[in-house]
Amino acid sequence: MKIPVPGQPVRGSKTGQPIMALLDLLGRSWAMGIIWHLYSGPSTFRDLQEYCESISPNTLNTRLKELRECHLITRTMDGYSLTEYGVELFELLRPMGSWARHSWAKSFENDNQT
Amino acid sequence: MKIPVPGQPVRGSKTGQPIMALLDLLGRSWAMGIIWHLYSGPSTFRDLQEYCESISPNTLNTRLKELRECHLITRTMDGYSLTEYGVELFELLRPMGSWARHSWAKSFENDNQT
DNA sequence: AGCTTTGCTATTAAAATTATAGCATCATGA
DNA sequence: TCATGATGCTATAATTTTAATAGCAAAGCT
Repeated sequence: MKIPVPGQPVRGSKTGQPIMALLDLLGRSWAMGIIWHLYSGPSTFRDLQEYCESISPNTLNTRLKELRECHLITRTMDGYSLTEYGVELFELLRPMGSWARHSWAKSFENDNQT
Repeated sequence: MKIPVPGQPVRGSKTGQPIMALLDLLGRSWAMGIIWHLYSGPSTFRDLQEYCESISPNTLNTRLKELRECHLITRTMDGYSLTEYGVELFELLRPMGSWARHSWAKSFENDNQT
């Protein structure tokens, strides 16, 4: 799968608008989950595999490569880890956690209606 | 594809933590793109098809169903439109636009090094 | 030297996505 | 009233992603 880079054609934008490149990148399976997880600290490949219960090593490796080429994660002696950019992005993602829990999840409470 | 609902097992969480359900939902092709686009106003099915250059009607329809069941979009007389929740979510997504443009995209400028 | 952990590759199967054609419904206008 | 066009899809088949599983090479104990 082609790695989405700002300035190059990506899913959703022929001119590669940065936001579209980002949405393309993050809209791949496990991409956001990996970032979410790494915020709590560096992880080895096997740790990530375990965390992402159903990911295959191929997909994990592909995703890690993409995120590395896009400067969001890097390899350290402790394993994979967020870069400065990765942390910035996580901080934009973080509010989604409380919103999901406190606002969005509530909207499902009455779903068993007629 | 199973629709991710908070409280039910989803990709990344057997107990269905809301954030994991949300990341599962948004990590599907075009999901965030659709939300991003609809913020600028309601769109017909065909409009969305055109906007998402390479989406197939099957996928678009699947995605629309998912987003509807998850209360993020709804159908109005003007076409598909964000719900209150959809708007809230967009507002969490929005900062990613300027971050992608002003911060992240810059990180690619020196990529043609050795 | 053996055993374990780690990061991955290889292979195959299943699932998601695309590409394309086209249908049924509705509104408009001649 | 009949054609015309727009709309919201469905059907089908091809292609691409992802998952599932096995296992190997390198490195680090003991």
